[in-house]
Amino acid sequence: MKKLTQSLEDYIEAIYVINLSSKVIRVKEIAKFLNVKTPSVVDAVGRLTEKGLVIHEKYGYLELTDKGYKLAKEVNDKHEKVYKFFNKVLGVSDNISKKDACNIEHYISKETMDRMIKFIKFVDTCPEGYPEWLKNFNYYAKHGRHPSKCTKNNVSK
Amino acid sequence: MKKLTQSLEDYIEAIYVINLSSKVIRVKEIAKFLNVKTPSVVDAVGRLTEKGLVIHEKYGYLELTDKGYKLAKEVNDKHEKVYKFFNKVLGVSDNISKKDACNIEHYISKETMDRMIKFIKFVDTCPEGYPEWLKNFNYYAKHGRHPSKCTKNNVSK
DNA sequence: TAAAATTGTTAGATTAGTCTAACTATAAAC
DNA sequence: GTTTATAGTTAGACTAATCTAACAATTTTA
Repeated sequence: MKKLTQSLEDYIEAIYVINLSSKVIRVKEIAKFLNVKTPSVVDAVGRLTEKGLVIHEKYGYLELTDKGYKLAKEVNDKHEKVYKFFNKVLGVSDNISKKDACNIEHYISKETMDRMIKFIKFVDTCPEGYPEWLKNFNYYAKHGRHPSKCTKNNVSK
Repeated sequence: MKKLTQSLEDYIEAIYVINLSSKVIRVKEIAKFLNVKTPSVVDAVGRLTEKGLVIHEKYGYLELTDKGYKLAKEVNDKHEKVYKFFNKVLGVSDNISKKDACNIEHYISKETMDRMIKFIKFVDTCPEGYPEWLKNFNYYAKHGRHPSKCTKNNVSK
């Protein structure tokens, strides 16, 4: 199966996300979610239907096929991981992390994704808790210089 | 001035990069660089010319205007930083770092870019040299677990 | 249950980006 | 200095993604 375009990935992810909080999916909700007009949604849904990713009863509800669900989940997982990496590791603000994750999720290769995920896990499972070096990075980002001593494991409190 | 599209950013960056190693820029070289056909280049160059970013003598050479040069350099700098972050910090392979940087450079916001740059600098200027924690991350990425002791600053050799 | 409101669809236009094929200008080689 | 090769351009087609405006189906409500 050919890769989806960025746009179609956005649509299928939107359907997935909407479906998390409501059992019923409508053209209008997708339009609202993605800030587009309904004809654009109808168009996109048509293309997703052709690919066997979505079932759409005319004038009725939409649902993801199994294949569509799987794909949508993959896209959304990527999104979540990139968001988390930007926000929790790099310390980017919530809004911008979301926005950037949303944009770049379509373009990150498996290998890079894999390293990001490992990085997040590396931080989350650090034996010393929130890692000293990450505290140091936040200090560095704020003050433009390393904290006075960082050759020893100096916990400040 | 309106932001360039991804595609136009690629074209203007290509011109900039080609220009680094050769004084003369031709339609054909751009086409080769970006893996597109010459009519696509002509088309794109036309749009860049309209925006006052490029000067193109018909059937002749191309050059960047001052404005074009400035913009192209910004795009390329972003590219370089993202590449370096993926490659040097995350440890992504050379090829994939390049490919991913090339794709996502168009979508990263200033804030995220800023944090990435700071992260690279944080690593590069670490008082202990190549940071212990980054060694630990590489170990973690390879073996799936943290090295046996990392609560002390244990230099292994 | 008929009118009104909401939601969904279709048709047609527009922009961007790409291509192939045909053509034209310039440069190189003889 | 013609011919030939190379490089650049134009025309026309195609795909994807969006929109507005007009229309159709469904649902709500009075």
